[in-house]
Amino acid sequence: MIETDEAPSRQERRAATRRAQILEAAAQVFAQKGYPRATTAEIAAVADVSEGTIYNYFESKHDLLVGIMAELAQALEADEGFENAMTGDGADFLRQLMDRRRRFEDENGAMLRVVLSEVLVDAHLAGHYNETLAAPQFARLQDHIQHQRENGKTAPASPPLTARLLSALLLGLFVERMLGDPIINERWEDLAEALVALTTPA
Amino acid sequence: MIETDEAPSRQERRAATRRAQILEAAAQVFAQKGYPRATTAEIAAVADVSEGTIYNYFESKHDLLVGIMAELAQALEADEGFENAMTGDGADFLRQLMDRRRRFEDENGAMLRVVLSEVLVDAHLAGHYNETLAAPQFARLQDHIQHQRENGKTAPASPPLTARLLSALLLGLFVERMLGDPIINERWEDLAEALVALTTPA
Amino acid sequence: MIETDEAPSRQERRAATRRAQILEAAAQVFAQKGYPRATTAEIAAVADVSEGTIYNYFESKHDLLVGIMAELAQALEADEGFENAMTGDGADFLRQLMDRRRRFEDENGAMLRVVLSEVLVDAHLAGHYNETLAAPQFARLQDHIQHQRENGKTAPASPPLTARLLSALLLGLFVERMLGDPIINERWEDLAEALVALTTPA
Amino acid sequence: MIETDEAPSRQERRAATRRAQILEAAAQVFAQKGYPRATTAEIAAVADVSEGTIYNYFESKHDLLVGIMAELAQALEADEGFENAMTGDGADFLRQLMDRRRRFEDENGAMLRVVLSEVLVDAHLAGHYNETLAAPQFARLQDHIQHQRENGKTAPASPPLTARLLSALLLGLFVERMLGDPIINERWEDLAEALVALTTPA
DNA sequence: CATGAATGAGAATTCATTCAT
DNA sequence: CATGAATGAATTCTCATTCAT
Repeated sequence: MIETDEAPSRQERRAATRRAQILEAAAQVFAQKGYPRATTAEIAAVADVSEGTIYNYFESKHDLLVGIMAELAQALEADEGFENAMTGDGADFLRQLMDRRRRFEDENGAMLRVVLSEVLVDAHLAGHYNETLAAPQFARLQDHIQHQRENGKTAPASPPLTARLLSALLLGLFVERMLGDPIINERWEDLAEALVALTTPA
Repeated sequence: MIETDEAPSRQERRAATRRAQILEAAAQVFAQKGYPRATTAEIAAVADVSEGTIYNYFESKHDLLVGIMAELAQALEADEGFENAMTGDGADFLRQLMDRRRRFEDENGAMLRVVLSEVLVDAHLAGHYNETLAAPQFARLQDHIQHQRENGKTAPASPPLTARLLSALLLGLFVERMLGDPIINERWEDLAEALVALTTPA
Repeated sequence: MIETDEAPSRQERRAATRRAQILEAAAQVFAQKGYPRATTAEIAAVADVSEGTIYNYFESKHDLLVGIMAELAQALEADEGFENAMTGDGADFLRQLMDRRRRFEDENGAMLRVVLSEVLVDAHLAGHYNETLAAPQFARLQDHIQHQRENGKTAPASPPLTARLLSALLLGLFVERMLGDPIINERWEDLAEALVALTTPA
Repeated sequence: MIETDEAPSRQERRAATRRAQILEAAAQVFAQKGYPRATTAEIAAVADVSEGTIYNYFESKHDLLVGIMAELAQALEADEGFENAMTGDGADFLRQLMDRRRRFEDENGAMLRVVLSEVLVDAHLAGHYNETLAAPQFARLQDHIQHQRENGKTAPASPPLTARLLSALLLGLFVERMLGDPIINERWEDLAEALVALTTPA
C-alpha cells in the first residue's frame, strides 16, 4: 500500500504498458501499410485492445505517428553514449558511423520509413521531425567533426556543411535501401570502405 | 476518318493534350496535399474537366501517380544529353553534378517529393521506381565514373558503390531540403565545394 | 437543346427535386427522433438515396436543419399575403390570428417542433432562428397592431410589446400542445374565444 | 450499525449529498451543452467524482434529466406558498405573476431550457413533464382564477382555458427570451404592464 | 461505495469509381 | 468522348455503460 513518489504505481505501470502496446501495434501496421492506409481498427486488433481504448491513450491517429516519432528520437539519443565513444581517425570514424547507423536502421528502420513518408508531405510534421530528429543528429555529427579537427586528425572545411553531407548520405542510403536496392542492402561494409576510400584518397 | 499511323490526328492530339492537362493537374494537387489526401474531385477541378473524364484517360487515381513517375523518368533522361557533356576532373564533375541536380530538383522537386513519399510505403510502386528512376541514374553515374577512371582522372575503388554513394548523397540532400533544412537550401554551392574538399583532400 | 435562362434545365429541376426529397425525409426523421437521435443513414433510407448523395446536396447533417428552418421561414412568409387580408376589429383580428396559426401549425408543426428543440440549445442556431423566423413575425404582428391603432379600432399601449405578448402566447400554446396538453389541442376555438373575452372584457 | 428510520445516518446524508452534487453538475453541463452533447465524462469531472460513481446514483444519463425535472417541479411547488399570498385584483395578480415568474426563471431558467429542449422531442419525457410540471401549474393558476372569480374581482369566462392562456404566455415569453429576444429580456416590467393594459382595457 | 480503464456499437463524413445521358 | 450525379464501402472518432479491483 505504501508507494514512493518515484516508483510508478501499478496503475501507472499498466497505463505505460498499454501505451507502449498500442504504439508498437501502430508502428507495425504503419510500417506494413503506410500511415494513411493503416486503419485504427487494424491497429486495435494487433494491439489486442478495442478501438476505443486507443483513444484513451492517444488523441488521434495522427497522434500515434507523433508518438512514434518521439520514440525514434529517443532511440537516436540513446545512441549518443556510443557516439561519444567513437574515436580514431577519419577513416575509423566513418566506419563506426556506418556500422552504428546500420544497427540503428535494423532496429528502427520500419518506423523511420513510415515517418519519412509522411513527413515528406505534411509540413507541420516536417517541422517536428526537424526539431526532434534531424537537428539533434546534425548537432552531434557536427560536434564530432569539430572535435576531430581540434585534435588535428582531419580538417573538413566546414563542420556544419560536412555534417549535412554525411547526414544526407546516411539518409539517402536508407531511402534507397528501403526502395529495394540490393547492393546497398547487402554490401553495406563495402560501401563503408568505398566511402573511406573516397574521402581519404591519398 | 482516314488516319495515317505517323501523324497524330486532331483527335489524337487532343487526347494527348487532355492527358497532359490531367497529369499536370494531378501533379499540382499531389504536390500540394500528398497523394492520399489529394482527391480526384480537386484534380478534375484544376484540370478543368469532369471527374468522369479522368477515368477516360487513366485507370485509377493510382495510375495518375504512375503517369507522373513516367514523366519524372523522362525528365531524368532528358538530362542525359547534358551529362554526356560533363567533363573535367573529379572536382569539376562533382560541381557539375550538384549544379545539374539542383536544376532538376527546382523543376521536378514537387513531383519527386510526392513520388518518394508514396514509394516509401508501396512495395509495388517501389519496384517501378527502381526500374524507371533509380536504376537508370545509377547506370549513368556508374558510366561516368568508369569513364573517368579510364581516362586516369580519378580512380574510385568501385564504380557501382561510388555511384550509389553519390546517388544516395543527392537523394538525402533532396529529402532534407524538402524537410525544411535552410542551410542545404541556401548554401547549395558551398555544399558542393565542401563535397569537393572532402573527396579530394590532398 | 435550347434553354432560356429563366426556365430551370432538366438537370436543375432534378437537382431541386433531390434536394426537396432529402429535406422532406430529414424533416420526417427529425420530427420522429429529434435532431441528435436522427441518423443520416435513416434519412437516406427514407429519402431513398444513398448516404453519400445527401452530402452532394448538403454540407452536413446540421445543414439539413438549417435547410428546414429556411423552409419554415418561407412557409411563414407565405402566410403574409393572407395576413394582409386580416381585417376587422380587435376581436376578429384575434380570431383570425388563432385560426391561421393553427393551420400553420398543422402543416409545419412537426418541423417547428424539431427546430425549437435544437434552437433552445444551440446559440448559433438561435441567432439564425431569430433573424429568419422570430423577427419577421414580430414585425408583421407589430404592423397589424399599428395599423389597427391608426384606424382607431384598438389602442394597445405599445405595439412592439403587444406583438411580443401575442407572439409568445402563440408559441407557448404550440409548445404546450406539442407536449401533449389535450385541452389546448382539442378546444382551440374555445381558447380563441377565451382570449377575445380576456382582452375585450368590457 | 443501528439506524432509526427518522434521522438519516451519516451514510445516508453523504449519499444524498453525492446525489445532489452529481445532479447539480449535470444541470450545469446540460445547460451549457444541451442534453445530447453533454457527456457523462464532463459531468463526472464537474461533480468531482468518477464516471462510475454516477451510475451508483443514477440508472443512466437519461435518469439525470429526470432527476433535474423533479428538482424543477419541486422549485415550482416551492413557489406555491408565495402564490397563495397573491392577492389583489386582476391587474395586481398579473403583475405579481409576472414578477414571480421572472424570479423563477432567473433561478431555474437554465434547467428549464434544457428540459424543454428534450421534452419537445421525447414523447415519454413529455408525459412526465406534463404530470410533474405543466399540470400542477395549470391547477394552481386555475385555482387562483377560480378564487378571484368567487371574490368577484374578475370573471374570466373559463378558468381552465384562461389558465392555459396565461401559462402559455409565460412559457412563450420564456422561450423567446431564451432565444435571445432583447426586448423581452430587458423590458419585463413593461411587458407586465402591457399585459395588464391588454386584459383590462376599460 | 468509489474508481476509471475498457469497451464496442454506432455516427457522420469522405471519396474513388461507375454509368446513364 | 464528356459529363457529373449517385453510390456505398470505408474510416475516424465518440461516449454511455460496465465491472474488476
